[in-house]
Amino acid sequence: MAEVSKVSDYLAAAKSFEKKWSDKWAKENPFKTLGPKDKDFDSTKPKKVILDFFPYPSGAGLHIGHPLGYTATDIISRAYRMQGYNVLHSMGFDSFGLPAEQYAIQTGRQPAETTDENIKVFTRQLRALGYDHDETARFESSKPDYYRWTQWLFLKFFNSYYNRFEVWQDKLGSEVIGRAKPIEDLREKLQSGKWKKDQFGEVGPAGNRYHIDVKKSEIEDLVDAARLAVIKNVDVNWCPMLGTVLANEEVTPEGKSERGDYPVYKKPLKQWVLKITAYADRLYDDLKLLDWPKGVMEMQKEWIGPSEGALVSFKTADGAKLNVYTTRPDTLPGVTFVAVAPEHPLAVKYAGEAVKKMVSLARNHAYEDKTTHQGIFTGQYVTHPLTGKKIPVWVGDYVLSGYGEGAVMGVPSHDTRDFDFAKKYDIPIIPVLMPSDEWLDANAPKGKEYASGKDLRALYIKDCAKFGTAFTDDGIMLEGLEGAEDLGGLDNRTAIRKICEKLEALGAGAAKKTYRIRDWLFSRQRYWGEPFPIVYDDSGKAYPVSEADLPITLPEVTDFKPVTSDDKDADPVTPLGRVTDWLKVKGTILPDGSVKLGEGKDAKTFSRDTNTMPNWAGSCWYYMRYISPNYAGGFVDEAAEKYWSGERFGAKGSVDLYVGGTEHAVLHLLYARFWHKVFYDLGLVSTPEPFYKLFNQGMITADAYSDSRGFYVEVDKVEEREEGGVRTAYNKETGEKLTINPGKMGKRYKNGVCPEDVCNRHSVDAFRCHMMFLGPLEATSPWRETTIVGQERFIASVWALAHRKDLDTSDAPANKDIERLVHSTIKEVTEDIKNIRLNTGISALMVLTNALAAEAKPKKEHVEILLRLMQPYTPFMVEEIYSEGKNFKLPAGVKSAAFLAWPQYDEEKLQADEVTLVVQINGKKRAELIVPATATDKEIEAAAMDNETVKRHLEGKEIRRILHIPNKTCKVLGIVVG
RNA sequence: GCGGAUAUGGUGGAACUGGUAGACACAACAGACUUAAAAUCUGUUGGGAGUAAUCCCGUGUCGGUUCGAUUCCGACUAUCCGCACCA
Repeated sequence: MAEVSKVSDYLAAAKSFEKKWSDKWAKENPFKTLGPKDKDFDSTKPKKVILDFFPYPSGAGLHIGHPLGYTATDIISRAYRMQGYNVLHSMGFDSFGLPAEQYAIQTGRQPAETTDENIKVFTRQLRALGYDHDETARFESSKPDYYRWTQWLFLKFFNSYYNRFEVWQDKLGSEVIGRAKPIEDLREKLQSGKWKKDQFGEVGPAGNRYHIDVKKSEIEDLVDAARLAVIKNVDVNWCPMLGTVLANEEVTPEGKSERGDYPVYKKPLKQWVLKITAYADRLYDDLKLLDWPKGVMEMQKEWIGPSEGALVSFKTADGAKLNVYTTRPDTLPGVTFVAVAPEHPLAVKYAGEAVKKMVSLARNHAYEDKTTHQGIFTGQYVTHPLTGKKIPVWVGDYVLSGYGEGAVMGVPSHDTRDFDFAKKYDIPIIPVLMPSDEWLDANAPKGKEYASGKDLRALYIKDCAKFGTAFTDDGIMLEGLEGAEDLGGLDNRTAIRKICEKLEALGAGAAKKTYRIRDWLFSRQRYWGEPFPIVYDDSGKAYPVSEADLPITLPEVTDFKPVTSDDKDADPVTPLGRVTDWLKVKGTILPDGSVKLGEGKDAKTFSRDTNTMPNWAGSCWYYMRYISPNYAGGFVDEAAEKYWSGERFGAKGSVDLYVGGTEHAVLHLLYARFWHKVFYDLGLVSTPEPFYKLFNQGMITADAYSDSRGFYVEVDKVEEREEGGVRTAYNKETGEKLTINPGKMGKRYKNGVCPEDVCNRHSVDAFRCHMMFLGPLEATSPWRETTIVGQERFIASVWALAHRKDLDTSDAPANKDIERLVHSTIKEVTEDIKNIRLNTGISALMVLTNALAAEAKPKKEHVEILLRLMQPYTPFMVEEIYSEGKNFKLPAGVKSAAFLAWPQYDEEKLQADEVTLVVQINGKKRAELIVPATATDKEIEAAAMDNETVKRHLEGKEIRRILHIPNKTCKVLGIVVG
């Protein structure tokens, strides 16, 4: 054997050429994304936009989860490029936000400084892994060149409102109800009287419901309130330990901050809010346009949480209205109390002190036991809209203030919570619906009276409380219900409709759709974020800064720390509020209502907004910036956006493939969809959705090792051995036997894996293949470095194969079996790229490699096909082989192996002369023989019947049926006997 | 409680629309080369019976549909993830 060790030869070579190529690629940027304005751009080619989640550059550098997804997208984009697509695959950095700021605080340095440093490390690591990113698109969301456009886009929200009455045709030809429009459009509608108010103060097209004239003096207030970005007094999630408020999405179910796990308190504050609720229906419905994992779709649907129901008004003693929201208006005749949330004005007014403790409990998510409800009677009564009866008003801690109207109608007979509450406080229980017989049987109390054969229905009507719980399913309306005498015998779904009609006629309610999603709290009291492009005059009125003044740069300060405390009653203080020389600014109001900053003859003094935007802001539109990363004329170059969004193909989403973990299922993915839809409505982007296909990569788990005291031991201090077939771990230093704990990777488990180190030990190409070979990309797979030797051997075999001096370059016809394998491999690898099954793609390449290596004289053209198929997986090795110019050379005009043409397979060559025939008798495989591929059904049957084993199994049996079963790889004959 | 996902050899995993279960790889074992080891190459490797041909069992559990089920249906178990008083 000429080579002493294929693997060590290859590794020695890889060490130098991998560095050489990554340096060269970084310098020459061969993967620059071009657009319609560039002269070398071929806009007739189809496009693929492949996107990775926007990484936050942490101080720890890349962790193992990053290269899992990034390598997959890199392989896919390299393959599509070879297949003749224009490919956009870039990576910038999400560098603003809480984590970056926390890191700076912990290291006692400036966030701008630490962020720069971290990005240098990330960039180095990304380059080392050979990714085909555009070097000019490594923008950072914390740089003014970028956030200038984040601020510009924010102003679009500020200068728009949602016209929920507009019906329009979108680019897909679908009818859409509701659209964001310039705020000027609303002002005009109100000034001209085309829009009026309704009794609730809501505005809409003049007609029956909207008939109240809008006074001139009201117009500006209505306009301001209608903006998609608005300053509102809202109940916020205040986290004093972080010194900031948080979005609902950033608070865990336990009432802690997602980041840091600090307590979060409810507090009313004036804050920026983006009206995501206006888009609730479209965000929900348009999920059906997308190719997303089912789980993420379900999570978004649950988060949006639409529910169909009705608003019902009860009259209070002083003639005011107490509104409740219900999904079951059919049960209205069974209302025996009304419960309001502890924060409800009525509760505060009539239950005073007693309610305070309850309020603080409710606000702070501090229920110990969710099953025992506390209630306080307010002493007040309201009038039932159907029966006119007096209904007591209670304060109930189980009523949520933020949902619906913060008040519910109590129907103990048909709601379990109301039932428990009524039992506890001795409130009457009136049945409305007749349950099914099964339910009655199952829930009937024990005792003679309720024995089988008794009339349970009559007993239920007599005293439904005896049945121990509420009947919450659909049922039939009882006869003779007070206020609903005409509905007896109807199914309750019909009754819902009739009752809604009745309520509307009485002016005591109407059908209404409610959502669980709340408006998006958009300000943070932190330093490291985008400043708002907003200034205030002396009266506190907000003005947008003129576009020419953007960006509003974040002032450089020495003391950027938030004011944190463990006092939940502390008020938020913004770090920017301390920057006294920045706070006040001169400016002039322009005709369009914006403020041009700077001295001038009519200049007045304004004060700046001292909040910053949340870290989600930058990631809401970064995928657009990749299209034209350095474009100064707008957030995206319009012509380039049209091409890359796939508008001409009727694309539903701009990004063709988006790969990342599930951690952003509702946060980023919902926010970005919302922004995109607003921009779509305003004509700024060409597709209704940002991300057409979403793919969730799995998690990589790892074993952690703990000693007898329960302390974790660093992985590199551990040695694993095989003892009697059992994996056993020892501490290399002390020799102590350790416990193996499978689970998540993390600092605290001391089992993190640094991708860079693995690459240094095994080569980047082997690391890339190893990541992909762990299992299907979507699955959770355990990390094990030892098995990477399989990839090293595989790549080294290809390397050796490509360097053989005896490759067959003649025109002699190839061995048919090898030729067939070559073509089936092309097919398999191509399909695996399309279906994101990169693990089986590697298997196929291994099979071909093994077969070629076993040939006495492999054909050069076959090795070349193998190399081209491997380029996406092992770009370094393939680039090196082609650049050596020995066996393989790049064609003229092709600068890199990444731009070689993808091999095509020939359907004819996939056919074999002889195929396996599998004979099944009653579905069981009984024989396997070889028959000519051209054999007719008759010949196949004859061959099968001639087989000894088959004969034996058929002996004395009657053949009932013969089946020729289609199969891709062999022929299957099914014989059914009786 | 509700929703989603997963379950296949010693291990990671293949098997596309119901048709050869275990591709590919790791580990293990045996052999070749070597003074020896490593590396490399060759072979074996789901369990069981049999000299063999061959046969039986086998894809979390129980049942169903079918000539035939890892795949479809029903019930259940375990694990992971998300949501959880939303009226």
